[in-house]
Amino acid sequence: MSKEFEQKGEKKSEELLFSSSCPPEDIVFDAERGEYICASTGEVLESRLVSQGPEWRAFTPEEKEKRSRVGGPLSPTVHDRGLATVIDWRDRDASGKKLEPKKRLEFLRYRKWQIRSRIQSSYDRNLAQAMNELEKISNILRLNKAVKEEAAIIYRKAVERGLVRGRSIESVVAAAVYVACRLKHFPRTLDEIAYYTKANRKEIARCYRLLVRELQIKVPLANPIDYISRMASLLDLSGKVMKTAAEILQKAREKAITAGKDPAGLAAAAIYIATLLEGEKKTQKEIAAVAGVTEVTVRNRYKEIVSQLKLDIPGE
DNA sequence: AAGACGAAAGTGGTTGA
DNA sequence: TCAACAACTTTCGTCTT
Repeated sequence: MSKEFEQKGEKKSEELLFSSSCPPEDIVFDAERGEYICASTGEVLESRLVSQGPEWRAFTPEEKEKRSRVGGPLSPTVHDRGLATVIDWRDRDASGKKLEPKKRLEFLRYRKWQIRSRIQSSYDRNLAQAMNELEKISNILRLNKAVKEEAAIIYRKAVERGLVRGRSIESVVAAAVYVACRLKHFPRTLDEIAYYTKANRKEIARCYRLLVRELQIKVPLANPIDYISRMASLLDLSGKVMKTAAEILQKAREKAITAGKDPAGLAAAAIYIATLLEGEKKTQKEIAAVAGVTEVTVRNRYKEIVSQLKLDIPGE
C-alpha cells in the first residue's frame, strides 16, 4: 500500500523536472551555457554541465578580487577577443626613448580611455548575455513586448547601480522579468518564472526584493483580477464567467477579505463560484490545477467569499 | 467511482524581538 | 538569529452525487 504511494510520488516529481514529450532528436547541446535544451520547447533538460571554456578575465581590481564567472567563454563575437594592444605604463616610445612631457600627457589620456572602454565592454557583455537570457525566458513565458522591454529597462538600471555584481545574471534577469510582469499586470507567478530558469526560486525572490528596494520601484499589490482571464481561457470558460468572477473579486475586495491571501487562490475561488453561478461547472481540482494551488485552498477561499458576500449558490 | 468537505499535522516564508 | 505566526499544503477519513 505505502509502496504504491511512494512510486506514485517519485513519478510525479520526475514529470515535473523533465518533459517526457521532448523527442531525442530535438535535444541540442548549448556549449556556451553548458545545457542540454529541447529545441522545440526551449526547455532546459540538464544544466549542471561545466563549460570547458576559459574564465572571464579580470579587467579591474574589483573584478580581479571577485573573479566571478559572469558569462560564457570569450567568443569571436566579442570585439577584441581580449587580445587588443595595451598601452603600457613606461613613458617611452618604440625605440625606448623617453617621451616629452606633452606626449606623455597624451598617452596618459589614451590609457585612461582604454581602461574606460574596457569596463564599458564588460558592461556590454553582461548586457548582451542578460538580453539573451531575457529572450529565452520571454519566449517560454509568452511575454508580450511591453513586459519584455520593461524587464530590459529594469535590468539595465540594475547593472548601472552595480546590483548584479555578486549575483548570477539569470536570477537578476528573472527578478527583472517578475517585476515587469507585476508592473504591467501580466499574470505570471514567481514560481512559473523560477521553473524555467536555472536560478532557484529563493534566489530570484531575493533579487526581486533587492530590485524593488534599490530601484525604488513601486509594485502594485498583486491583483487577483489579473489572473482571471488567463485561468478562464485555460479552462475554456466563457467571457460571461470571467465577468462574473471579476465582479465577485471586486466585491470581495470591498469586504476586505482579500488581504494577505494568495491572489491565485482568490482568483481560483472566484472562478469556481462563477462557474457554479453560470452553470459551466468545473471541478475544484481542475481549477486548482491551473491556479497552482490546492483544492483545499480553493475551498477555503470559496467558503469565505460565499459567506462574506452572502451569495446564493444554485443547489445549496 | 468521483467529487466535495473538513480536520489535523506539516511546510516555507515573514516579522519582530 | 531565533521564535512566533499566518497562509498554504499534504494527507486522510467521511459524506454526497
